[in-house]
Amino acid sequence: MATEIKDRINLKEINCEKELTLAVIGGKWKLIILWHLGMDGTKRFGELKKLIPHITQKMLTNQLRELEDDQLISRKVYPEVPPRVEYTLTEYGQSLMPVLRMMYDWGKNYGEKVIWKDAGRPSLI
Amino acid sequence: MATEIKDRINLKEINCEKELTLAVIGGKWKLIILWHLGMDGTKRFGELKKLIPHITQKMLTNQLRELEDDQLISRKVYPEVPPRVEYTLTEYGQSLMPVLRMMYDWGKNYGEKVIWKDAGRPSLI
DNA sequence: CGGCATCCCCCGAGATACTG
DNA sequence: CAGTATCTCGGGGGATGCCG
Repeated sequence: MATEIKDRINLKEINCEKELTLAVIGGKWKLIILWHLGMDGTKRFGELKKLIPHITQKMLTNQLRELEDDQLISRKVYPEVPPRVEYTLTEYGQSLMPVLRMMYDWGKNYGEKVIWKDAGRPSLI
Repeated sequence: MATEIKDRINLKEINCEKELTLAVIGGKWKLIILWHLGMDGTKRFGELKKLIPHITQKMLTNQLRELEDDQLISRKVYPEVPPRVEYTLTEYGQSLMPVLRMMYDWGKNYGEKVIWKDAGRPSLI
């Protein structure tokens, strides 16, 4: 493994177990990445880029690396030209899906009732 | 309400409903604050400060204000000398508890199996 | 195609001091 | 007791350009 998880997460600053979860999904783009991989299965780098239009290449790479270091996704490189790289949820990643689904449900209800009560805000994943 | 939620959360940067949830619990100290209020009920400012030793007064105030703006907790001021202020979960805050519990369970298992496999890391909430 | 290397900016968050 | 008011700094994250 390239990076030890402990290098990224300062364990002394973790107060409770929930914060571990937060540390692991808390990146700016990690939720959508995990979601796409969880709902649609394996994806190539470029496919993810198309699915998440606003992300930059650097950040996509960055977030994928961290998720890989945290053992939530696995990275498979095919030695071809041009190169092909595929990302898939690991078992740990899959075990996160129920948590994400709860966050989805809560956020959806909260959004409708608190944030965009009248105005409406369509087309979220 | 002092601050509109929309002022804090840039809605254009929200890609999916889950990120709303993340935006609302993502502060550095919000999980523990919510957890204490959820498990133990109403708490005074000073009580929370004692329960969370490493937090600074400024950050405790800050995080409590944001949680209040997001309607997850309510703030009750008693006009006495010296002043007394109590914080309690709102219904929205309570509805978050199952989500936190899932995060707790996932983080606990993940920590044991991935992070501190052998070394051991006791005494988390 | 799928990256990595730089430069740069903003703001989350700590430290410290003061107040009704 | 329960806060405000400043100052400061590190790093998350954007933009851009080069590479195998």
